[in-house]
This record gives sequence, C-alpha cells and structure tokens, in this order.
Amino acid sequence: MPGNKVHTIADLVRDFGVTARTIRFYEAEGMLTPERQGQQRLYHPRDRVRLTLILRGKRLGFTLAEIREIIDLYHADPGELGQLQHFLDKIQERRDDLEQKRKDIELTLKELDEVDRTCRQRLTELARAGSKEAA
Amino acid sequence: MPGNKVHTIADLVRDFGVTARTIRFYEAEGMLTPERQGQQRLYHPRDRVRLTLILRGKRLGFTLAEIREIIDLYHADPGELGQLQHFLDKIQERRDDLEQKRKDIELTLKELDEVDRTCRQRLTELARAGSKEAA
DNA sequence: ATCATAATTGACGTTTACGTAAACGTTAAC
DNA sequence: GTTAACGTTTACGTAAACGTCAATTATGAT
Repeated sequence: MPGNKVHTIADLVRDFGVTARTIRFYEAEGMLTPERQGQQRLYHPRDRVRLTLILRGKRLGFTLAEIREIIDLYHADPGELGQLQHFLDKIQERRDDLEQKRKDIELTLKELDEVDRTCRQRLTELARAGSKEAA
Repeated sequence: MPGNKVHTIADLVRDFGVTARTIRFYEAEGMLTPERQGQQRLYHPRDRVRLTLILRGKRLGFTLAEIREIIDLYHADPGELGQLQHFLDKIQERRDDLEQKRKDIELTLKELDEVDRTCRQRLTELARAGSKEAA
C-alpha cells in the first residue's frame, strides 16, 4: 500500500514496472530526490508522484528534459511578475503541444477504425465463402 | 502545390520541416520508396502520405519500428483468416495504446489548467497590490 | 567552358535513455 | 560466521534517430 509510507527501490520497481537503474538514473538527472538512510534510498510519496508524472510524460513521447520542464511548472515558485508571464507562456506551449497530440490521436484512431472495419468485413466474407464451400 | 506532382527532396524539406538526411534515413529504413531518375530521387504523393504518417507517429512518441507496424497495418494484404485475426489483434493493441495516451493527455491538461489558474490568480493579486502601492 | 546550385554517398559523430557487468557494503537467516 | 538477498557505485556499452562532414555527380545559368 503506497499510502503514506516510505518505500524501497524494489517497491518502486514492482509498483511502476521500471528497473532500479532507471530510477537511479532519474535521480541522477535531478528528477527524484529520495531520502538517505545510510547508504540506502528511501522514497517518499512525493517521489512516487514524480515518478508517475515522469512515466506519463514518457508515454506521451516527451523527452526527460521536457518532462522536467513540465514538472517544474507544477512546483514553480510564483515569483515576480515577469516570471509569471513567462510561466503562462510555457504553460500555453505545453497545452498547444498536447492539443496537437490529441488531434494526432483522433486521426490515427479514425484510420485504425477504418482498417478494422474492412478487416472484419473481409473476415465475414471469408466465413461465408467457407460455409458455401462446405455445403 | 502538392497536388498530384512529383517532388524533389528539397520540396519535402520545405513542406515538412525535416532535413534531407532524415528523409533519406527513412528511405534507408524502408519507410519511403521514392522513384529514381538517374541519381535523383523523385517523391510521389504516396511518399508524402507516408511521411505525414511518420511525423504524426513521431509526435505521439512512437518509435520508427512502431510507426512502421502501424503503416503496415494500413497497407496490409487481407491475406488468409489466421492473418486477419492477427491483424485485428494488432489493431486493438494500437488502439489501447492510443487510448492510454489520450487519458494521459487529459490528465496533463487538467493539471496544467490548474497551474494556469493559480498563476493567473497570483497575477491579479500582484496587480491589485501594485495599484494599492501606487495609491 | 565554367561556375553556382542541388543532390548523393559514405562514414564517422552525437544525444538520449537507459542496459549490463563488476566490485563492494548491509542486514537477516541459518 | 558464512551465505543469500538486497542495495550501491563506477564505468563502460548500446540502440535509436538522426547530425555533420567530405568527397563526388549532375544540372542549369552565364
């Protein structure tokens, strides 16, 4: 149960389906910051959240650098006014990017539906031909 | 005008925003099959379609190998019954994949919206504070 | 004929995102 | 007290997807 506990690296490996190497790599990249108990790493809920975000980003084809930027947006200090406008711009960039991906998905799904239909049609044709042959 | 004409590699570079190296690379990978006129390559509408599909796939984070599979689905010979079922399975895999991406996009967009809202809120706060200060 | 422009080929280089292996340090179990 | 299980560090390796030359070749303009 990933409720409120801390976790070992093996837990994350099990829960997220990635290798320990990968998890340490993300830490080396500054994207995870586990506590240390002597030599061992202890992962807090915060790290699990981040890992979730990282993997989600990966599924969408973002590079780690882009994912880092996105995560930074989430945790960004409000800061001063100029920074804020910059943030808003960054957010809009990401949104445009995601909207593009969404369109790409719709198109691809439509085309796959089309292929699927003709495929099933051909299937029933073959079935009919088969039953005739048998008769 | 990419109507029905054939195109040089420079045309594709211009129209698709990729380098000639990339285009030749895709050909070496068997994903484009331009006609040859002596030494030069001539790209037909078919190649433009494929390039479109390739770039769309890339935006969605698919590897070239995956993109190749998807394109193959589009042009797959109906073949025999066993093949057909296999195709249908492949199609379903891709669909599931795309649905997952869609969910990921929705989540990310929601979170970005959230960040955007708090960002704008902070912005108006700063604006009010600024106007008070001026008074 | 020559010069510029566009295209090709071949080869090596680069970045990203990890994989893999070796050697070492804990802790728990037997 | 040693062996097994788990974790760490260091370092080199690798696959994918091109980038970046450098050396040709063809073509059109002057």
